[in-house]
Amino acid sequence: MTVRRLSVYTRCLLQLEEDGVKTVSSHDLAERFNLNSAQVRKDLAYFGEFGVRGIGYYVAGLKAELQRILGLDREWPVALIGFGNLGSALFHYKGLGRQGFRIAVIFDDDPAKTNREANGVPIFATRDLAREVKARGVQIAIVAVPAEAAQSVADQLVAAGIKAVLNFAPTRIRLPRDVRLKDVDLSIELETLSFYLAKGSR
Amino acid sequence: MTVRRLSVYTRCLLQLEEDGVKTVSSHDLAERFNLNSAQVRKDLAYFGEFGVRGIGYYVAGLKAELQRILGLDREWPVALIGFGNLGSALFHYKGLGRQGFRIAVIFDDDPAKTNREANGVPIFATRDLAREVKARGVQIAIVAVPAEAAQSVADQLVAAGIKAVLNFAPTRIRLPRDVRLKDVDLSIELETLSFYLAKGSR
DNA sequence: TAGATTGTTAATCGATTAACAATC
DNA sequence: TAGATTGTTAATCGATTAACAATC
Repeated sequence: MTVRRLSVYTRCLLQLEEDGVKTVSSHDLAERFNLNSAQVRKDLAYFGEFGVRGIGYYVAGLKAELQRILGLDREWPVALIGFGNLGSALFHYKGLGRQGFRIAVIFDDDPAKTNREANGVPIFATRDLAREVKARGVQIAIVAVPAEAAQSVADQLVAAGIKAVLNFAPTRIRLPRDVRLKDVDLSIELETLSFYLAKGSR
Repeated sequence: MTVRRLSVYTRCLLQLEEDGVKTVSSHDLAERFNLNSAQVRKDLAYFGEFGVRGIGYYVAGLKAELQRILGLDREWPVALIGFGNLGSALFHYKGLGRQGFRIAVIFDDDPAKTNREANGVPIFATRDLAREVKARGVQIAIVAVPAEAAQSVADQLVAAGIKAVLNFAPTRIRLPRDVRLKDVDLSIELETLSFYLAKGSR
């Protein structure tokens, strides 16, 4: 929960830095996101004393601290599994690269797509997954395969030593407890919206 | 928060019904999702008395109730704005249709894509947005345009009477308070993952 | 010094869980 | 009736907010 907020703060600090703002108070930050200033201070203080009493937080310094905490002070090679519609969309999506996530290798089972490159990124058959993931020291994988294939892909990822999975397949996948899993489920997002619309007309 | 859980329960009930299970207890449901059975009962009781003491919940009946509460007892026409990589991926995504969401109209500004149909769904130029959205009584929109175009699209959607927006553009958009907004931000999802990986090695 | 703002403690609030009478 | 399970109240827990001494 706090981690999500750290991400949001970081993005805001990037913007402030661009705008040439040197310092920012917890009140300023809180206002931007409808949060309480005590909440902001507590979030930040949890990781260390980053502020200066009477002044606030130095934008550049705080940004660097938060990026370090979020692991954004380095580049993360990412494996993309599934290069269909969704996979290509994610691959071309600009948002990812900005914070240091770099798709380093792609896997797909369609022979027409494999053994070539997309913008310099090699595309392999899924059978090569373990070899290529290990060779590149990839720890994060994005799963964008059909639901039927998701669990099998997940098992192979675990066997290859992957430590975190962002899952777009519309199905539950089971992973060992020490592998982080994040599901992106479009239906759930839409259902929260339709709930409120339906409620309005009840 | 509860709404998300209702979605999850509903999906589980669909599965149970397929499997021929007639009744389910709060304990059964709780176990499946690492929740507390009191939590499940409270979530459900909030909307009415759906259970039977000594028995549990009738799967078919509870499913129908939850679908009604979530607004899934009807079809929702959805407008998709942006038919690039991401837009096409979403369009072909099987998950959406299953719960009654149907992409009824697509908008894009590339003349090569407009004034034709994709699987029977018409594609219009964005300038026709208000007209076509109103004609179809569409209340939900999925925004899959580049960040630069997102706010302008959002404004047009509001003007056309849209009541809920699922935003994939990697930027904040501002909407009137009575329009529901849900952001799907890939970077934030990845950052929560890299946070835990970085923490592990700290 | 006076004003501003932090970090942190104590108070509040809301959400989760335990417990149990009601009842199928 | 005995066993099971609900709906709900009371207890617990955790997260948010208010307040303020510390201090720039």
